[in-house]
Amino acid sequence: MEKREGKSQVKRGLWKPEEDMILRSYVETYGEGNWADISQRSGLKRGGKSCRLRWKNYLRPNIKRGGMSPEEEDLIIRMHKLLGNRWSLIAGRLPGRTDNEVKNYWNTHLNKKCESRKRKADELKGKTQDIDTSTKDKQCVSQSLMASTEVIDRGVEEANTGKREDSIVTTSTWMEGTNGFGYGYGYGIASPLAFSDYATTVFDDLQSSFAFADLFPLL
DNA sequence: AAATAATGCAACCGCAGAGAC
DNA sequence: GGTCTCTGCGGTTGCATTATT
Repeated sequence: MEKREGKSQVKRGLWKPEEDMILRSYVETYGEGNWADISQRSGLKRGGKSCRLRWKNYLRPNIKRGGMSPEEEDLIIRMHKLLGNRWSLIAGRLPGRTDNEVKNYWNTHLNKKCESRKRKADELKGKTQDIDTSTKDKQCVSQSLMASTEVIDRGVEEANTGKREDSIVTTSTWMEGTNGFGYGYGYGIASPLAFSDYATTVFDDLQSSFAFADLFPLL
């Protein structure tokens, strides 16, 4: 199989425009698939895998190039929280984006961003651990907690009443999932964190809590 | 202007799952 | 049930470009 693609004969490295043209016309003639036969049929000196990747990531119609919009960025962050490194699943929710692109974008931009956010949150947590939380914070957290409860309750109700027929998630697994992902509000509902712990995470994640509920049918 | 370091992204690699035989 | 082949996925590498010294 792959091993058949002898390293000596197979061309590697960046694709040239003329190679793209050949690949494009091959797919137009024979359709997607049968990548293993491509070097015989098209004359391209590329391996099947390489052709498949080139087509999928760059030549396929409706590929969106250029920077990510803030909406896309936000969705990637939220989906990554939810799914982890399941790049193809995440990319599936971003029309025109490929798993490779999403993965690269995460590794080069968002990973750093999220790490620095987490660092800030940890610093804040250190500061708030031993001091009494201000009245204002208490109010904010209280509001956030209520909002989160509402979101969860709504999701649970919709699942139970069959309003979300496409969801395969039950009340209990959803709660379990919430805990599993370690969301502040998830813990807040199921087994409340210490007040200061909750306060450090709730604002970053509150926005996501609504999105999480929106993503409910995907699970 | 040249050298070096950092960054971003295209492409490759190894592995696993699915289907055909 | 075992083997072979194809396909897709996630992790990693290599290189071109850009920034910094």
